[in-house]
Amino acid sequence: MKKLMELMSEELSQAFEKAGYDPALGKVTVSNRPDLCEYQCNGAMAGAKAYKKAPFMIADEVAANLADTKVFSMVEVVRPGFLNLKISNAYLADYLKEMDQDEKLSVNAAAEPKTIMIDYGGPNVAKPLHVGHLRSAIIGESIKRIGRYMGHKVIGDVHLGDWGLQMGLIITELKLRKPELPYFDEAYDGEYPAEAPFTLSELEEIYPCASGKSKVDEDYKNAALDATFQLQQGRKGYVALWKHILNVSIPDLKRNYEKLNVDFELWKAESDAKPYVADMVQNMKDQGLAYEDQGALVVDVKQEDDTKEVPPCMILKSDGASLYTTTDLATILERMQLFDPDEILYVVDKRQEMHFTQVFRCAKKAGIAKEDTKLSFLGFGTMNGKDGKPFKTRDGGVMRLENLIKDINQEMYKKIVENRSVKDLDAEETARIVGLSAIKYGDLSNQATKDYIFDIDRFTSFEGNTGPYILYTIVRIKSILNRYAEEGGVLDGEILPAVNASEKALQMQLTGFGAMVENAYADKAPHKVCAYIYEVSNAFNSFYHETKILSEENEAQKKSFLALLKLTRTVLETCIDLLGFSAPERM
RNA sequence: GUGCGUUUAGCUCAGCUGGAUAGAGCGUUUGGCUACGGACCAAAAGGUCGGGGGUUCGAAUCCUCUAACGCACGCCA
Repeated sequence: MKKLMELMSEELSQAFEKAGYDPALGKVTVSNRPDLCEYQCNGAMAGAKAYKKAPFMIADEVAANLADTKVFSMVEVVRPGFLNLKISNAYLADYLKEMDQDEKLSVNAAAEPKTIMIDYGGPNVAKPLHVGHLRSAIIGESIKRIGRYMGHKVIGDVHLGDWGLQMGLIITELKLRKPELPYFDEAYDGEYPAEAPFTLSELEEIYPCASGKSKVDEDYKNAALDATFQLQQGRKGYVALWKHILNVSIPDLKRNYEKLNVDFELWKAESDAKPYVADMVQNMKDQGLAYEDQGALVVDVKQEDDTKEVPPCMILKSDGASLYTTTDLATILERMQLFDPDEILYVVDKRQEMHFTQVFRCAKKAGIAKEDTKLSFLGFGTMNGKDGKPFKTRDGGVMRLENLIKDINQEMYKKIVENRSVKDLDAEETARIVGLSAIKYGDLSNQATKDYIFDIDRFTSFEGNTGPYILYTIVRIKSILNRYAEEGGVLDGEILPAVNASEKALQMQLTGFGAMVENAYADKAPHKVCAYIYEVSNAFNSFYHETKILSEENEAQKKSFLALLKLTRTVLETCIDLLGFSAPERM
């Protein structure tokens, strides 16, 4: 279905063409002077030079060709050459009726659905999720949903970090603490215990301990590097330990992601790429791409047009162990073989951009990814505290995601109970729903690529541009619609031409949904969805305030208002679903 | 050092890809509750768009120089 803006532009383009000008000049945009008009076209000014004519003369000719238009109720030429437009109320109402019938609310699903893989997890096993994992999960999930709404096949992969040095560190520390365990005895050839030799909380303590030691103790670090290598070589006891680590960690990770309303189709891990590594490396050698440099195996990836030094992509460390780039490359290979995606998108901290530049170039060069497979990188900024520095707990430690969510929910619970006269047994559940909207909206309303300040007080506020405000608006609409239903009303009316300015403003806002979604997808920019629903919410609340809905005496008019409410609710709920949260029934 | 990014109201952020008087929210000030949910609405004040130069009818937006801050630059992930 065509967008309203396209329809208006077509109308203008015809008028331009009829007057002998380039139809491309007929592009219509939302007015930036709402006091003067609703929409505008600046094509007359853009074309003035090419046609060597005063802009207002061109505009006059175009306006004359629009004398009997059904689309606009006003076409006005204003110096120096603006074409100021107002849309016809009847035309607008008709458009909304059509949009209401459209399954995708005017969004054009992709003609050729693409298979897109999104890598947006990346947590390490053995380490609890912390705030650093929040953005990736939230942004990735939203982009996945937007992509699906656009009709694409989108596959999310958590892609666990389970194959690097962190594994070696844990094994080393464990060996130090419990050397008697059979996992460390190379001569042992019996069955290993089914039970892990550690609990989740022990595991969570072991890693930071080991990581700390390795930074000050050279021998310890070397032991960990060796353990990493041996694990990768398939040493039985270590593999058994590694499995224990996964089994203890993964259920906890799943639980935490579930709390965020984030879910992955694939729970793949770095280690899954292992079977592909040897052949891949051999292949790169055979192609003459990989060569030894300072003991390590590298592939040159610099290009002539580089403005900076791009170091070679390291495939194997000098001790022969694989590293981040190795598994990333092998993972691309695995993904190509299993899913043959059109695009692989990484939603990762922007500080890793160089790494992915290298990996992508290497993957293309070595033919791991096809020429037309899009490898893309969406780097997001850091989540900072109110002081502008990376977000920490009060005592300066890393904030666990679990605790952050708990804090938000508590804050939310407090506010809900405060603002409520009647007791509500669902208050805790409601606090969870609203709390999640606070976190996600707070994050997503900022441009992904920028750093942003995480401010609990601001995000949990019901006022201003926040998740709770959006939910409040939705709940308010639901409440009115429910009351109408309780009174025996049936929602079978159709949207009539607007009767007042605030209603028309709301209607115009709603028509922007399709273009917004397509734009948000193209730019991978969930913040555009946020900006949009905030505007819709404002427009609705303003309309609501000025218009008596249920007490409207004209039955057809009342039903029209209710139909508009219903469409508003649908649009808002669709949008928050794209953002990855939902609205409660009451709050 | 090289490269990338950021800089817009007191604070937090938009700015639809070059258009009219640069927009929101918070905070401040003011007005509106016998309303379908006032957790709302309406209004005011608040800006040399980091700075200089350039491109053109027209620049927060494009080019150039410059400053401050952040980040990345081979065996971590």
